[in-house]
Amino acid sequence: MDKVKQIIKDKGQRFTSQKKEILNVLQQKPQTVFEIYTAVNSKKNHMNKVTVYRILTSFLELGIVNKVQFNDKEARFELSNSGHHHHLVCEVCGLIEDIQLPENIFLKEVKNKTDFKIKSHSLEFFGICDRCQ
Amino acid sequence: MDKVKQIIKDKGQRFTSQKKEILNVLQQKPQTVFEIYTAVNSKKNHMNKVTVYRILTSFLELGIVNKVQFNDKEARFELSNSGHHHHLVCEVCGLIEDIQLPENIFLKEVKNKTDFKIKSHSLEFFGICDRCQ
DNA sequence: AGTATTATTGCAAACAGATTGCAATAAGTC
DNA sequence: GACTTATTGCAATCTGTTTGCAATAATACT
Ligand SMILES: [Mn+2]
Ligand SMILES: [Mn+2]
Ligand SMILES: [Zn+2]
Ligand SMILES: [Zn+2]
Repeated sequence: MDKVKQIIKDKGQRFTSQKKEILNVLQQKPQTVFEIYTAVNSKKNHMNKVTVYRILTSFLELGIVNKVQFNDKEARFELSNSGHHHHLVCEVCGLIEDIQLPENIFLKEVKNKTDFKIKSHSLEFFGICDRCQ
Repeated sequence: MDKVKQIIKDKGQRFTSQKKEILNVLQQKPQTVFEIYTAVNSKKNHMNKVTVYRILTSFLELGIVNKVQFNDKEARFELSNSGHHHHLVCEVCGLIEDIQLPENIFLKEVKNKTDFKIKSHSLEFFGICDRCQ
């Protein structure tokens, strides 16, 4: 949290109560704009949806959050402090689990097959979680 | 093409000139709704954008096309006759290349690490193509 | 070929998610 | 506490997608 605050202030931007609230909500799990908006407004204080969009866009530019896109569903935002990883998405209950993989197992394979210079990738799994089976 | 025609007629649906045109356009490469709309309208005959949406939705349900989502960009549609595969996307020129990988190299790894029953996955690579380097 | 049936199309309107302009507000500095 | 200016809230706008409905055209049947 203090680290995030520093990133914000280093850019001459302000650490507002709205930004604090959104950061708190994001601690839980990756969430859509709508979910974040709903969560911050469940409390007494009101926050405009436009503000949620603007803060998330700013966080994205500062590298504080990542945007994750699961197939055709709405994009989700998650704190980027946990580093690069992939996801398992339960198609029944919507649970999202992080997973870390030894990536060279397929990156090596890709290098063999193409001349593309790979910069990044996204790998997401869809299925049914333990509890929903 | 005749195979697609059969799929459509088997469902009691009609093989219209609009569907034919969209199928032709999709032969080239995976495209966004806007691109498809533009392509079919570049010729003399007009096709409404709503029609493009409706036909693509229908093709999706019939399994004639697949929807591919690259990060936060618009979804693209590609003919599904080539089977499951992944993509390399050039961040400079937008070129999309298909790539096939031996999937068990990472599916096995995932099974070891989680109780999720995996049904499907998406794996897309982003980088710079041969020509753009 | 002509007629009947009904899926499909085009057009206008509605909808949903995201963005923008601007005046009022409040975070940070002195 | 006063000053500067990034940020917020609100209304309006924009962009992508969906829906209702009457007109059209693909198919099946005489
Ligand atoms: Mn995650
Ligand atoms: Mn492809
Ligand atoms: Zn589940
Ligand atoms: Zn390229």
